[in-house]
Amino acid sequence: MEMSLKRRETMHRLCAKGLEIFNEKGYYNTSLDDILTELNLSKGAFYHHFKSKEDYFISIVQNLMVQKVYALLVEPLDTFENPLPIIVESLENALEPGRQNEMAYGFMLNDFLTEFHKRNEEISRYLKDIINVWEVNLVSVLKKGKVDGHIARHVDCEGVATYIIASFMGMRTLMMDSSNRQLKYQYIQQLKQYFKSLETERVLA
Amino acid sequence: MEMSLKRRETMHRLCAKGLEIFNEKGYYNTSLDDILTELNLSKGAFYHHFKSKEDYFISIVQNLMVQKVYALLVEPLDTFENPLPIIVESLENALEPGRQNEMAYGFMLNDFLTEFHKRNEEISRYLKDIINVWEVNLVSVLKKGKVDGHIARHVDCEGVATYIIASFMGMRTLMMDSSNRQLKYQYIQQLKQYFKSLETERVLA
DNA sequence: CCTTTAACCGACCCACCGGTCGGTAACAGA
DNA sequence: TCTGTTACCGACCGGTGGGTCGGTTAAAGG
Repeated sequence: MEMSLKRRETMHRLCAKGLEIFNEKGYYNTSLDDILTELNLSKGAFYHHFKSKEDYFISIVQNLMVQKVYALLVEPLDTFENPLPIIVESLENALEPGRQNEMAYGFMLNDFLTEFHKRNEEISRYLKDIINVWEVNLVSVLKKGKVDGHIARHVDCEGVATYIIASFMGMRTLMMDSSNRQLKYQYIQQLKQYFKSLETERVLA
Repeated sequence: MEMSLKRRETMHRLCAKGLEIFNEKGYYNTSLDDILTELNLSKGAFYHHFKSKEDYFISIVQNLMVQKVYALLVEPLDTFENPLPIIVESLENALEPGRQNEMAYGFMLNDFLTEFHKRNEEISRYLKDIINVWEVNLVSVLKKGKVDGHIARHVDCEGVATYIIASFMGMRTLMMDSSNRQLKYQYIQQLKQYFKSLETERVLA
């Protein structure tokens, strides 16, 4: 039962454009026709491929968002160096607009999580799963950093991961409008400041 | 042109219940009838007091949200002590559920800001104003702390304020469901850790 | 070719919701 | 007691948007 090429292509076009517009205007504020018009497709075409708007969005989450978050925030962590600068770099990079896509994939998570919170339990779960994957990987790389002597022994890795994620998510709310250059700089600076307090103390000569 | 007592009372009942339900289910996901049914009021009554749903929400923001945020996050800062523990305490307190009201007023801001972002410019502005007041007060108390010798001279107060607000906001996204006890604890611990790195270095004996 | 099935079209349905409007009840002041 | 005003009622309107369905086109397979 191979999916035909045509089918795959149309579904992918729908998902890609859907992510773009949902990200711009929000899920509930975007009608299917908003998306279909831009693709010159009809309601009929849509419901031939997806069984509902919800099903459609879940496809987007699983096919596009997961990969993007993974590529931007999880894979960069896979290194043997000191994890703290690596984490800073990955966050800095994730905040950079228009890198190859012009969407801030880390931010979307915050927006969508808030939007679906208490409105759609199922979609919320899928989104939370993504955060969980990120968190687990952060914790693991932090623990490795502890073993390798980059991070002080007293540090609570789970707590640090939570704090990193929270501050990153929260930046979205603040960066919503304009002047994001300054905000991003402030954020990265303070993050580094915070990370300094997690480092193993320099041994006195 | 005094507003009659009856009028004030009904308007206040509407605002209070509105805040409660909007906070629970979101603005766009709550119909006026959802609120009116609970108060045994009619559409007619509503439009006798407010000119639109938007106008109504703005009333809620200005009459209720502003005060609450002020009381929870701004007023506690007004002290002559070391500001850092004061800030921690205010955030800890703001995260405490069911203190006298069972709504986390700090959190609402994050939710509503996200919800109105790109959907209603005017309401977004009112909400951002609240954040701004908070930020300005944070910066001011941090600067005072610097003068008083509690905070190291190299610290960028604006950056710190941004970082505090971001992490606080972001906690909402993570605390959405269950297990908030643990998360709150982790957050406060890491915040303290971060603050330690802002303190004036202990003078060597 | 002819048949079958996948891809797609778009008119239509209906529930929901913000907002309107012509009323009624109650109360205050004269 | 009469009158005007304030508070409130609830049927109704109209736009919106998810989802349906009876089609048509086009490609694939025999």
